[in-house]
Order: sequence, then structure tokens, then C-alpha cells
Amino acid sequence: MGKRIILAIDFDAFYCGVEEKRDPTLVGVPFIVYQKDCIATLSYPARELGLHKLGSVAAAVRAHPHVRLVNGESLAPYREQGKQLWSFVRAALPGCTVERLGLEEMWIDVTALVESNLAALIDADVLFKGISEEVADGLDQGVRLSLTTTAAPEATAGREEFNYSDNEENSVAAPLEMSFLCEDFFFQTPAHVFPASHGATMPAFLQTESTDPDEFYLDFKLYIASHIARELMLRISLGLGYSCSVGVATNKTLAKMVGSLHKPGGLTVLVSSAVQEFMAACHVRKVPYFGAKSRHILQDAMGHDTDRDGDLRVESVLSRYDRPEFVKLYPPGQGDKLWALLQGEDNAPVRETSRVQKQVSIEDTYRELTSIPRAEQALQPLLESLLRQLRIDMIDDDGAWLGFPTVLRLAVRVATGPSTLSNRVSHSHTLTSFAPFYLLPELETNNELTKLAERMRHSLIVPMLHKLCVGQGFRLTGPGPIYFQLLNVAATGVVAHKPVITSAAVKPAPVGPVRSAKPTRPSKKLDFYFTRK
DNA sequence: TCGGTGGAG
DNA sequence: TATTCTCCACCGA
Repeated sequence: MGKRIILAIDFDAFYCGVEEKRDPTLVGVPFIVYQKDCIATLSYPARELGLHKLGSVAAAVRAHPHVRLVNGESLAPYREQGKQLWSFVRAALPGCTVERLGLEEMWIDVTALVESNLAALIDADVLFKGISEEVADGLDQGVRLSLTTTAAPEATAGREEFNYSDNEENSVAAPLEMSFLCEDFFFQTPAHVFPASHGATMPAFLQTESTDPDEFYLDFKLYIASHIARELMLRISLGLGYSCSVGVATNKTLAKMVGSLHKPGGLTVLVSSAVQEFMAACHVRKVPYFGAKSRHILQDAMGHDTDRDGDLRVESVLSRYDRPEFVKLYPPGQGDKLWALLQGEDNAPVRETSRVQKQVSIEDTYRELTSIPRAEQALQPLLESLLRQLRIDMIDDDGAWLGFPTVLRLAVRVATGPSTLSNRVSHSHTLTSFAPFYLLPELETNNELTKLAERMRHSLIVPMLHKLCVGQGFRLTGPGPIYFQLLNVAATGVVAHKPVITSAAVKPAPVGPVRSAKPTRPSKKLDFYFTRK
């Protein structure tokens, strides 16, 4: 089997891009998108001031009083725009598998698309004519590359039409142009090339050292992919007004890593013979899945005389360990995967991201939430936010559930002091014992939603909170310092089909003997929970 | 299945 | 080093 060709797209300072669309006066100026006292992200002009992600907002304002501030505590606009990006990209490359990572990154497997373009070029004899014979008149007009594959028609079924506007009300549906004239095809790639010494010309990508027929055209496939990627970036910029950086390589990890070399707005292709060289020079902390813990394990093993954590390079690790020695450092199964990543090997497939999330959660952090009754109150707006977000994420335009959450989870960080460090603890409870929840799509007023949240709070969440507090050694009544640092409510356990409701609106009894279950109520009778206009 | 950990943006 | 507000995979009990 031939190697895959993968694109990794990363939208530049995505929250900032969203805010710039909402308020164009932000374009080109230094500004911060903050959550509490945390810099969630910041515009590139703000980065030039020396400010950083995750820094303190207060310190940033002290150093740069004119830097503008935008509150980013509600993720709703970013989630909404992220979905637009996703559907735009899927529509622009029908037939390609698209996997989403977070709100603003995507991987696209363009192997089949690139191979069909390659086959067409070979069929038309355009490839070798173009580089070997006299430069024909038509040559400087380039070639036409297709954005569709013949593969897997079901993969594209039901996808939205390509559309040059993300504003549904004002959009003028542009005709879907599924091919493009690539004018510089015979001259050079529109990408940065790693390594730069390789050269960007088409002949440079037609040279191959491999005798494996599957790999003979490998670099040329990357070349074709880089032209397609540039066209995609152009369409994203024109159609949605967002800037992104893109990497082109033979697997997800390499594509993501190489894509970060020329941010913002850069396109970078990693030639196949340079994988070892590329990885060797990389900082370990830039390799996906080498998070704080994994690096700490490495750091401990290598001793403190080595590079500082932030500077540790892959080549240092590879020169210190062979595979068996490295794998032993980690729990079974983990080490093999990490070792492969250090070699630039990653066979994880691009998986089409499901339209339906597996969970929805809402949380907030607190400084002065110091009693259980106050926490019970604070859960009300959280629960209302959760219900609103569920309506956005889990219910379609016709009011049908896309998937049914069956579990409610409450997580808290609770301690005896305001900044005593503590971990999250959580407790889950079935939602299927609370039938009114499944009426969410039918609620018409804010008042009804508030009422539902109140009922869920009393019936489900408050008992869960009490159980958690007791479990953590806090008394439900009486004195004793208690600080709720964080509250999180989540709807999880999403299933495809409407679950059986076990009993209607029971109050779970967290302590004491089990009550006999009530029979399921027909849903008609649930109307009485809500006052309708 | 539940609860916790570690990774990602 | 954790900071914000999430979402997901995975693991042991």
C-alpha cells in the first residue's frame, strides 16, 4: 500500500479571527481574548509586543495599557464559527475524509484525490510533455486540477453545497467550482518546502530515490497536494475571511507539525526523504502526545544535566535511548506509540468526525463560593447554559434529537481554601430517570427552560452535589471552611436511539433504602410540568 | 458503568 | 507551574 497524503489545517489565532469578523476595528491591532485572568489567545500584533497565550491579563494590561480586551468566556460564537469552517472544508473537498481536532483544526486525507489527479495527468501525457519537450504555448496556462474524487460516493451524500458566504441570510450561493486552473503547476509549489535546500520546482519533486513503485511518485503527490492546499486556503480566505496555516505530509502528526513552521498563513510541505531530519531537530514538546507528564517521565530518566524541558530535542532522546530502553520508561502500550512518534511514524487514520458530540459540558470557576447552599444556587445558570448548548449541539432544525444524552455528570473542585490546590472529583447519574429532560426540543420559552433546569437541579444535581461533598469529607450543614473553585455540569452517554425512561421524575434518594420504581408515564402527561403560553 | 488521568485546542 | 473552558480516549476497579 502506498503512503497517504494528509493535510493539516490550523486556523490562525482562531478566537481572534472570530472577534475581528464581529468587530472589524480589531483588525491589525494588538488585542487579547481573555477568560477570567487568563489570556486564552491573542492577535498577532499583540504577540509582537511579547505577550503570550495563558499569561495573566492583569500583567499584560500593566505592561501595555492600550492593548484591547475581548471577553471570550462564552465559547458559543467560536463553536458556531468552527462548525462553519468544518462544513465549508467538507463541501470544498467532497469525497475526502475530514477529521476535526478542537474547534479550529482539521486533518484531511487527500490520498485518493491526489492519486486521481496524478492518474489524469499521466493519462493526458501532460506530465512528461510539460517538462521534456519544447515549452508549448499552453504550458504557461498551467493545468486544471480536480477537487473531487470518484471514490466513495456515500461519503459525500447529504453534504451542504459549497457556498462563498457563511452568512446564511445574505449569502448568494456561488456555483460550485470543483476544479481550478493551477497556473504555476509546471514551475513550483506554492508551499514552503522542508528542507528548504530541496528546492520548490516541479522537477525537484519528480526526483525519487525509491525503487518501490508505490513510492515512486510520492513526492510528486505531495507536490500536487500542496497546490490543492493553496487553492483551499484561498477559498477559505475569500469565502469565510479566515487565515489558516497548512501542513502537507504523509501522516497526521507530521502534517500538523510541519504546518506550524510558517504561521500565520503559511503552507509547508515535508518531502518524504526528510522525515528523520525534520523530527531530529524538533523540540520534544512540539510532538503531539508528549504532554507535560510524558516529558516529565523523560526528564526524570535523562537527568537534570540534560537540556531544559523546553529545549529538549528529539535527536537528544534518540541518541540516548534505543527502542527497548525508551519503551520501558512508560506504561505498557504507551511507550511504543511515543517511540513511533519520535521517528515520525503515525499510522492513525483520518477519521470522519461525527456530526454529533459525545458530551456537552459547561463549567465556571469561582473565588468566593463558600457554602453548599450557594453552590446549589450557582448551579442554576450552569444548568440553563447546558440546556441551551444542548439545544444547539444535539437538536436539529426540526426539533429532533441528533443523539440522546443518558448521563448527567457533576464535577467540582472543592477545597478548604480559595487557592488550595485540588483535583476535580465527579459523580454521574442516569438522566433516563428524569423524563422531562427529553422534552427539551419542545420547550418554547425561556421560562420553560428555566423551569426544566430548576427541576433537574432539585431532582438530580443537588443530591449529586451532596454526595460529592460528603465523599470529600465535607459536612452538608454546620461550620467548616469550604471553597468551590469549579463547578461543571455535563450531559454525556450520548446514544443514537431514544432511551427507555425508567421512571418519571423520581427524586433519587442518595441515602437509605431503594424505593420501588414508579411505572413509566406516557409522555403526554408530562405536559403538566410546564406552563405553556 | 463509573471515576480519574492525561492529552488536545 | 497553572492559569480558561472545554472535548475525547483510555485505564483500572
